[in-house]
Amino acid sequence: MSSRPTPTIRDVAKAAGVSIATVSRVLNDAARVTEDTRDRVRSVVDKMGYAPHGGTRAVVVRRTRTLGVLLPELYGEFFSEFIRGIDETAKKHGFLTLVTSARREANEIAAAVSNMRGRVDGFLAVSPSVAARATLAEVAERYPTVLVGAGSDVGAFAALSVNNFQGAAAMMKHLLSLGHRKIVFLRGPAGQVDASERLHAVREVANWYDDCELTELSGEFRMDTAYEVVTQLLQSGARPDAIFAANDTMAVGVISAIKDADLRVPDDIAVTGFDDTPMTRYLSPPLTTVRMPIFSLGERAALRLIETLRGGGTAVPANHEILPAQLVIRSSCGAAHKMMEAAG
Amino acid sequence: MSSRPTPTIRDVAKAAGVSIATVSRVLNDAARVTEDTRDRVRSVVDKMGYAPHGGTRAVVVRRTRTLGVLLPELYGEFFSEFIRGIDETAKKHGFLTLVTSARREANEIAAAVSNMRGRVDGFLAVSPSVAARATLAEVAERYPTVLVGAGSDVGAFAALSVNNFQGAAAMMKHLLSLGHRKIVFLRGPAGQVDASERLHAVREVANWYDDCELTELSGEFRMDTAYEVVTQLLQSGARPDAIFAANDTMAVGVISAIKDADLRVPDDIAVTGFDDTPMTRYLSPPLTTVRMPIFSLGERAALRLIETLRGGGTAVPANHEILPAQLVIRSSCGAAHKMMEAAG
DNA sequence: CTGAAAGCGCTTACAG
DNA sequence: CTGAAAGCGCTTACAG
Repeated sequence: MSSRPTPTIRDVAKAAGVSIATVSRVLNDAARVTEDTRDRVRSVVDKMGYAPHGGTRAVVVRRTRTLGVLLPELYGEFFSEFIRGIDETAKKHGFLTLVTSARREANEIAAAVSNMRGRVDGFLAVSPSVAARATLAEVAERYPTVLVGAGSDVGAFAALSVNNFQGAAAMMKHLLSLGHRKIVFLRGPAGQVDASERLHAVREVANWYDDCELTELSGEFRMDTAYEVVTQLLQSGARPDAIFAANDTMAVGVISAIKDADLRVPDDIAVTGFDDTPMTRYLSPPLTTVRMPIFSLGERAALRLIETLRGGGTAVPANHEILPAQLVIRSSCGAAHKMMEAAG
Repeated sequence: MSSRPTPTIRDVAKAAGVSIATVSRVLNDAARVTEDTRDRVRSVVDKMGYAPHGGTRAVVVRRTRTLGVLLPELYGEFFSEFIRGIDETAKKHGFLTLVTSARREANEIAAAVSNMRGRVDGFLAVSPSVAARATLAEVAERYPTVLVGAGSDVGAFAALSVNNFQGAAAMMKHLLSLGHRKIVFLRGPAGQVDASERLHAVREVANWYDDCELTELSGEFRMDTAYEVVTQLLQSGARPDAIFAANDTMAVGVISAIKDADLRVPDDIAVTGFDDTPMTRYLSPPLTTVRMPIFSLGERAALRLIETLRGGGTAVPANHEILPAQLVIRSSCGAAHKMMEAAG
């Protein structure tokens, strides 16, 4: 369709009868320009639908005004919420967002980063696993970077994460305060940062109680795996007081498995999750879970990066910011039945 | 941190004792280079961690090898699935993905597009509303673009969408074949393309049956709105045979509302949804719905754009590709009870 | 096979 | 206030 090529700054200058320097100036509000010439240039720009070439601009001014986002995977509501937080913040400050989902392997992350060089001013890097941390640390050494969800021992880097430990601990305390003692913890994938932090918290709290009987099962953060694992557990005759799923997705599978075994939630077995995805309050029964401030996570990460970029900084100040997770008590834990108060 | 600035092609050339032209050649496999010099250059590149500046490259070769994605909003699993389809395809072909969520307004879309000029080779534009169609059409006139979900009458543009009409019609026929006659259709937002196509299909099929009693209610595609609307409906004493929610999110709210009114699904009221989001099969009862091939939507859109880009084309061949939606029968519609066969 | 040079589309001192 | 010119970091004919 587009027969005529996109106009360049030279075309605009010619049509407006000025130099390209002047065009550049009115476009960037760079220096004093007569109202007269400015108007003339502006009208030509509008007429031709001229927009400066982003690539060129980046070469000259050495800034791209775009944020590179390195993602491990793109599944579920978690990531769309996270990207939304980033993108809305970026847009507000005149930045664009360049997203790429690198896989877990170090070389793929490196490839993505090198691909993005000259196209982004800095990175928002979500850690897919403890294993990838070293690669991400290298990125952070070379470019302004905020490490997201990289775990507790990120060293001297700018980092941001949600307090998985505190959230999972609060949930365990809550279950114990309700009188549950035989607790099954359905954990996430080994090596995954969030999953392992939640696991550690659960173990620690369980240890405080002599009579707490903790069983750990792996559900891989997947609905179907969770369903199968719990179905098997129940078929084996086990009857725990409560099943704490390390994420909401698994909790859905758990509830389904319990019902299919003709048992009731929470009367026979209490169930809780983690994440507070939008659907959880509409499950039956509504799910007791831990709220992850995912939008804020994206928002804060973007904001910190943008602030150091604005200041011309070469690295984001090393500081590990930890956003609090919040216990959300609904009825799947049995709290409504036993009428206990929330143990934050 | 990064005290020394990122190396440029000049640094590499100097260190390897060759000209920058040669460095460029080995990096791009552009022309015959002695194995000897190639090796020397390669090792310097590795040592310095050199990566060519993407912006500059784009200026010279007039290609960026990146796809621009224009999104209306970023909510829920729908978009992460869609972006995943795009990004995996893009990566496979050596492209990057530049994502931006423009709002609904025409000027915001225009701003995003002009921002992306020189940074992307073409666009994947998701239509947020019938209103935005004109703006998107302008984009498609100037740049290689695939319009996604833009409705049926997109004119002479490259377009891709899911067959909402056929999907919604199949669901209506299915409900009617099960003997349901008093049907409530909980529709989506006015002006939203998917929503209006589903609505039209429902109306048309309902018209074919003299005894079909169709009631339309608006649920705005939201869980909470759906819950409220249905709660009010039931409180008013209405007892429809079935409630067809125009998306799964609303179906969750509907089921919740019915249960809270002490009624059973599907025994008292059948419920169906649309989209087949991952959680639907784990609802109780498992949801009968229509499967949207979202990942494929992203994949196909990316592929078509990449193909024309590869060929050096200036516009994606005008062709409206429509992916089929598929009826997924589970038990929330009452099919399991009445033992009827699926009406595709 | 390899280098010197022109040029991509911009911005920004430097003059005037 | 405005223009001519240098330069950003690369690629690609053009010679040799």
